Amino acid sequence: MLDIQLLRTQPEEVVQRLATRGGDIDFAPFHALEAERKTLQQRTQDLQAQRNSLSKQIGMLKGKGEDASAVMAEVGQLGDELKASEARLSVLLEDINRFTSALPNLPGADVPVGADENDNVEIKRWGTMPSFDFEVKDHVDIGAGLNGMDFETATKLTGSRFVILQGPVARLHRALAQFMLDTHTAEHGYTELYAPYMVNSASLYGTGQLPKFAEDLFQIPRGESEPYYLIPTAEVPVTNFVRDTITPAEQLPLKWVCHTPCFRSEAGSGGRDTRGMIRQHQFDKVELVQIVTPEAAAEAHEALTRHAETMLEKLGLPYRRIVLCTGDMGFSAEKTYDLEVWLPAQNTYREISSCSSFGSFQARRMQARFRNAQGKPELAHTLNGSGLAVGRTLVAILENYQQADGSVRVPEALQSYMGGLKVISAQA
RNA sequence: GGAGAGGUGGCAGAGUGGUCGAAUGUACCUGACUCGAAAUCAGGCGUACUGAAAGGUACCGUGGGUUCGAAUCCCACCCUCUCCGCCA
Repeated sequence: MLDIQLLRTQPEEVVQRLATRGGDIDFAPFHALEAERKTLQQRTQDLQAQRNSLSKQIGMLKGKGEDASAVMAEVGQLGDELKASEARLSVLLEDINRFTSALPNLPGADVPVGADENDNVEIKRWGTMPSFDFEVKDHVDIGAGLNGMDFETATKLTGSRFVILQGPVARLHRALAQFMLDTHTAEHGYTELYAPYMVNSASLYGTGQLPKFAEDLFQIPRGESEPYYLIPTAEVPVTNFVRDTITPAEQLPLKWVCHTPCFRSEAGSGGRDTRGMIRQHQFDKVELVQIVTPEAAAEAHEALTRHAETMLEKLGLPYRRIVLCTGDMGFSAEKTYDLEVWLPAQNTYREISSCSSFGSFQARRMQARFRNAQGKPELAHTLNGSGLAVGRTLVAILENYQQADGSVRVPEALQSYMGGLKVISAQA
């Protein structure tokens, strides 16, 4: 959520900066609501003040055993107008809140302006693309050849966009998550977290998935009670750790790493990436989250992105880093780096990590604060990034480390997690 | 799932219709005392909105209701704790 003060005092600037994200936002209704709110709020509070002071008088008179009927008659006359003002005001405030909570974050000043992914800017490339003297297979064929990847059975069990991994391939998947968790805790200073895979709507509101993106979520009905939702990313439970809390400044930065499955309905992506593990309803991800002071946020974003990149480097997977342009960024983000891993079978780079800084956008929704040097509560800044998406990393390893006979070499960093196994072959 | 108790300021804990945004204790901050500290004493010490300021308004789990007036009464919901049952 944007600072409503900013909307009131510098509406033109807000409109201009939001326009760079594409899609016009009509601010006329907001200004109309605000104008009415201002006078009505004043009037309402004025009436409330009158009522309070007259009621106090009644209390004093009655306390002394005197007759209060004259004052009671007077306060009774306020009743109707007060009730009407209060009711109208609460409708107004709700409308204003609905409007503001649907506004995306302001893009950072250093974010390239652009319309869509074609305007994203490549920042760096790392690694050497593997060259093959045989026909390159994609991860679906490699996985099938290894008897390690089965989409048909998963579809029978549940439906499309699910997978079963088996044998050494399943183990490789597990090894990746372990390796990532170990590296981030031991070398990058993160604290490991185990967190709920279902959350309530308040948590989803806090990180910005609700109210706008409900159709991307799987919902768990609970009869009369509010539904729960399967998490679309560990960002939700982990960031909401600090919802409605004031963290002592000396405890910042908070750095958490959390491995969870993620569940996305992929509504609206019908027909895209239907083959293979690239786009599933369920996938594992190791997520990095930081809660920091505003001064530390920019540097933390660079560091967090490096933490994610380090995983790709340790695994020997070629990648590039791009900065998303204003039109391609997510709703809550102020600035986003995507890491894209090289996939030989597709002859292209594919997103494997997204590292974003959110400014105070999420913190304002969550009321996540810290006590600043003046001892006053101040909104924290939040950041997160994948470090990495486990399923896609598995895909990248299968494709980049494939050999002519259909076997796949195990990257050195993972061998100790695989019981010393150096090559996954069909017979294994 | 059954029965009971309870949700108040950083923490503890009073407050069952009226000068209550809220006693008291504790923690914290400032000052005095001290060479310094402890102890003691005095003062301060929630959040948000609004206002130049004085001040005003809202907030006692959440949402409704009753009333001139609600932390206090009524209804619904959420959560916590205790006991019983069940269970990985």
